[in-house]
Amino acid sequence: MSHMDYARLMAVDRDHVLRSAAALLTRKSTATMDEVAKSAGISRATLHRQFAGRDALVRALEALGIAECEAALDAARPDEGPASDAVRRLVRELESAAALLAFLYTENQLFEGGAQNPGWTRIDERVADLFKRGQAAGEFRIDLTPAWLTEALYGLLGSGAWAVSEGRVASRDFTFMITELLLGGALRHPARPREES
Amino acid sequence: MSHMDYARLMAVDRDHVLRSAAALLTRKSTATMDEVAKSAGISRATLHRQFAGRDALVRALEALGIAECEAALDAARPDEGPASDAVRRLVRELESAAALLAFLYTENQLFEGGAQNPGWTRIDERVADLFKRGQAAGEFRIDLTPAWLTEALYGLLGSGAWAVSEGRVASRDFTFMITELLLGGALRHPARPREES
DNA sequence: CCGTAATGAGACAAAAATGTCTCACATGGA
DNA sequence: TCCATGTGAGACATTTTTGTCTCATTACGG
Repeated sequence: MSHMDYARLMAVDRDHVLRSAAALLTRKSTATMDEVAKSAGISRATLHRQFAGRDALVRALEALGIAECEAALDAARPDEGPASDAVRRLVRELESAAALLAFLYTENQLFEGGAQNPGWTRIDERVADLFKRGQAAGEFRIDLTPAWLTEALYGLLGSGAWAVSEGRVASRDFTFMITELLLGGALRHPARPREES
Repeated sequence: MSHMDYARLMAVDRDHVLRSAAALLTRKSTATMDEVAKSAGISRATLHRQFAGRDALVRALEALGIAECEAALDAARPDEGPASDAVRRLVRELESAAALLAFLYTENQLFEGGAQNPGWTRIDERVADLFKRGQAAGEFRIDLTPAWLTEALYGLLGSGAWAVSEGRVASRDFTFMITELLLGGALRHPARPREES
């Protein structure tokens, strides 16, 4: 096995371990390293070889979450076309990372040591900028701040991921539910064609 | 000190401890009993006298959360007047319990032992019934299920509590932000008087 | 002033989790 | 086949957390 192949395989395993860990820790935040290892189908020794400890594991999860958010933002082209369409694209791109984000969102341990990872700041900015753009274009209402809309998006992503995992809503409705509630709200709006009977 | 007075004072202390614990555990889900005790300003011994262990503490938090939700639902009179007004009342009543709910919402450890507390089922039903009523009255759109609206409400409550605690939004805007986003969404709706310039 | 009762501080052992190590085994390339 | 490398299983000591205990102190009512 060459060095390159070795590095690639390690990366694949590492990603799988991280996703399993995220899925488990989202359900049980106090899970032990042994439980994390078992959930990923590996031994505690191997887990410990890849991540020095629980802290390193959480940091790696954070890095993965940041990377996925950045990738989703890039793929969603937040600066193109109507802001509402960009929001829809963004939610769709974030769907696969929603469970991971739900975990990281509640893992405030992350910036306990002073300041949070600057990656989140940047992501928050990019999302908030999208809402700002929508407000400037007259698409979005201006009495809800971009910061709040950003937080609300995170919260709804978490709720959506949770609702899907609990079987309360169908998986394929994920994007629809979140974007429709975030953009249109629960009220009927007769003036909008979408809600016309 | 009479028995009655004693019982009353214990209840007060107990409530304070529970709220401190909720505030801490929301920020750091892996906090130890010692940290919980310190955050409540009591010794570990006293904490252990009131709650046999970590599990008992979490159960007590759950019971408190259920009681607060039931009380909020009662106070909000979900069956009176327009459903949207009832939602506003409900969010306002739930504000003080939002941090606690945010913790319990992510503490899936609660129904790990088989089934979740029936109290939550009942609360979910009451909230969902409110949204159903709004749909039946033509107030709410019918393409978002009551179950999803209920989950979304929980998620937004959590995001709101978080945003306020982080200073991202003003505390007095809590109810407004949540109800406006939940009911009206981010889009401008020219037909609605509220958004007319 | 005197008891009652709860508390805080701390000692202590038991339990749980962690970090580190060895070793046998399997896998895949040379 | 032989070797290199990663892995799982498990032993082991260390650390952390927990549960239980005692005892001095404080607060409050009689």
